[in-house]
This record gives sequence, structure tokens and C-alpha cells, in this order.
Amino acid sequence: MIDIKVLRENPELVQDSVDRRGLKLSIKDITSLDQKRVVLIKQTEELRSKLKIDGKPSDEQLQKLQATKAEFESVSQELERLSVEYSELLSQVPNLIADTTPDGGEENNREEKRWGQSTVDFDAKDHVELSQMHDLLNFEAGAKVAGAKFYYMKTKAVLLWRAVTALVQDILVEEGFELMSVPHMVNNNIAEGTGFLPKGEENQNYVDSEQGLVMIATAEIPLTGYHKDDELKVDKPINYAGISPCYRLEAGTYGKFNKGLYRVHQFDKIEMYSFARPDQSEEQLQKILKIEEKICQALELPYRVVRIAAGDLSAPAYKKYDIEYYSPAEKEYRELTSCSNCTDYQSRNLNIRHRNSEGKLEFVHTLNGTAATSSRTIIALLENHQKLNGEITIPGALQKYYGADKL
RNA sequence: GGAGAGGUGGCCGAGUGGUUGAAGGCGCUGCUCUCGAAAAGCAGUAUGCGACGCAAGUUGUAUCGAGGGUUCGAAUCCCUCCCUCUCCGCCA
Repeated sequence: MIDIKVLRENPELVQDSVDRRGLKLSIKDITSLDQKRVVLIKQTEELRSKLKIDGKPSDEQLQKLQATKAEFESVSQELERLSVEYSELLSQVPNLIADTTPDGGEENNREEKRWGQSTVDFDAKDHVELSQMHDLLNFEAGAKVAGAKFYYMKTKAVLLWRAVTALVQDILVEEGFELMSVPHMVNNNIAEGTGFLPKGEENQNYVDSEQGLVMIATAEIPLTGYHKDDELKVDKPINYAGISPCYRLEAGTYGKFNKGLYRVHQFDKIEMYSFARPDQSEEQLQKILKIEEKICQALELPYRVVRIAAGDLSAPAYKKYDIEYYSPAEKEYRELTSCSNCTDYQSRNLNIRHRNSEGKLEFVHTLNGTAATSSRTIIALLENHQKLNGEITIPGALQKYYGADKL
């Protein structure tokens, strides 16, 4: 949730964020609703204070009190109605946008850096073809059992992923991250608070409405919830690495980039997640980005770093980078990992705070970043380490974990 | 699945309808005492939202697991849900 004070004192700043993200929302409508609401709050508070009395009231007093009570009821009903409408709108207001964020949508994402050079100088096979050659995946069985975009992963792919997780976990422990296995389902409260159950938008999560639970789309969700209502000590950022499957509805994502493992309903992921002091969050975002790069380099994957444009940011994100791997099969860069600074947007919803240097409670900043996934990281490895004869080599850093230099 | 107990402030713990934001204790902070420390004494010690103030602060209101209800008035009574603990049963 956005800071109400910013909304009141700086509505044009918020409207600018809404506009640049390409959303249709009138901040003026929200602030005028807020003003009406504040008037009603005052009224109800005044009436309520009149209802307070010590000891037993006389009959005469009682009559007056009952009349006041009736008045109070009608005003507070009106307030309730307004508040529901207000919070509905408020929850649709996205975070502010960092300076230097490119305008426009996805097409305006700005390349900031390139690393590595593809060694595949022949007609590359895509990961689907390579999977068939090496017997890595079975989508037919997945479809039979659960539907399209579900799949089975077989020995060589499982072992390759195991090696990646082992390497990545070692890197993250060394970088000071606490490894966490997390609940794969969270309640609505947590899902909404992290911005993953947006009102008025198409839901992208598997939901068990009977139990009030949502299957996680990323470990980011339960990791944020881990500190709900906590007062944290964040002199240094608190870093977690969540290890979990991710469940995604992927409704309406037909079309491009749909082949094989690239966009599926379920995959495993190691996710970095940090709680940081506001004045340290930018630095922490850069650190997370550096770790993502370090992992790509260890896996010898050519990549580029892309700064995400305003229109391509999710509602909680203030600033975001993607790392895109080079696909020799498609001869283009494609999203591999991403990291964002959500500032206090999530922590305000879940009431996660720390004491600042003045001793005042203040919301912490939250940040997230992908370390590795069993889908796209595997695709990138297969495609980039293929040889002309279809052999797939294992990058040096991975060999001791995989136990061989070829798949 | 069956039976029972319970969820109160940073912590422990009183409190079953009327100045209870909440006794008492612990902890913490400040002051006094001291050469200093300990001990002792005194004072203070939650958070959200609103109003006033440059500020320290003052003030209204809300918050005793969550939500709803009864009442002029609820931590206290009623309903629903969540969680914790003990015993029995079942089971990976």
C-alpha cells in the first residue's frame, strides 16, 4: 500500500506513477474520498466520546445516550461504506517510481550491461529439442495428469537442477543469506499484503477459496509474511534465500515465449529476499543484482542487465532490473531472473517496521531477486552449453556438484 | 478424530459489564544518592489515526488472538473463526 501521507501531500507524484505505469486511476477521486472520510471520522469520534460516561446513567441520561447512539450508528454506517470504497481504491494505487526509470512499456526497457559471448556458432537447437535428445522432460505425461504446461522432469535434468541448487545455495550462504524452506500456501492476508492478490485485476494464483489459502507464486510471498507485525533490527539488511516450488496460473499468457519449460504452471526456485533500512535499500538492490550476475557468470551464461521501464513494473516495485540470458536458438535475450526494490509498499501492508536513528518506528524496505529457477536457468544452461553433435557440457563451477563434465 | 485448558502491554501475570490502555512484578530509560559502581528511592516506559504546536508535547479516538453481536457502556456476556498447550486415538 502507498503511504496515505504521500497521497495527501503529494498527489501529483502518485498520479505521475499511475500514468507512467499506464494504469487508469484517478488519484484526485481517491483524495476527495479521503477528505470526506476524515470528516466522518471526526464526527464518529465526537459522538463516541459523548457516549462515554462513568457509572450508571440516570433514566434521563440514558434517553439522551440512546439518541446519541442512534445518531452514531447512522454516521458510522456511512463511514463504513466510504471506507470500504476508499480502501478498495487505495489498494489499486501502485508504488512510486524511482528516478531514472525509463518511460514507456516493455519495449523501452533499457539495456545497461552485457556479459559473455555465445560459444554456439552453429545452428543451435532449442531446449525442447535438446530435452528430447537427452530424455529430460515429459510434457505429454504432465498434460495427461494435470493439464497443459505441466511436465515431468527426468534423471539428467533433475541431477542438473540439483547441482545448480547446490552451487547457488553455497554462494548464497557465503553471501550471508539464511536458507529457508517455506510454506507453499499462504492465507489471503499475506497474499494481498505482498501484492499478489490484487483486487480488481485478474488473479494469477491458484486459490483454495474454501480454506482461504493461496498457492505461492514465489517464495517472496511467505518470506515477506515471515516478519509480519515484527519490529526488526536492520542495521544491516536481513537476507533470506527461500527455496520452494512456484505455482502460477499464467492465465492469458498464450502467444510468444510459450515453448517448453519457458512458461509453465510449476517450477522450483531459489529466491533472495531482503529486509533493509530505507537508506540502505538501493545499495542492497545493487548487491542482489551483483549476486545474480555472479551466478550467471559461474554458470557461464551470456547475459545482459536490463532496467525495467515504468509500464513494465508490477504494482509493488519501485525499481527493477531483469537479467536476460542469451538464447542461441532464438538469437535473442530472454528473461532469466529479476530483482526489485519494493521500498515500504509491502512492509506497510504487513506492518514490518524498525526503529530509525531517532527512535521512531518506520517501515522497512523489502527487496527480492531470483537466484535460480528449475525452468529458465535449466533452459539457459542447455541451450548455451550445447555442442554441434548435441552434447551438453557442464560449466566448470558446476562440475563438482554434478559429478561429470557432460550431461 | 475424541476430551480438556488457554490466548491480556517488551516479558511474567491480575482482572467476569462502568475513569481498565489496563493492578502487581520483571525488564528498560532518566534522575537522586555515590569518588565510581552496585543497592535503594523517585519518575517515566505501547502503537495506529485525527486535531493543536517549530518542537518537546497536549488532546480526541481505536487497539486485551481475529471478526461479528448484545449494551448507554465489553478485556469481561453471546456467536464464528484462528492459534497454542495437555491427554487419548489414528497415521507419514
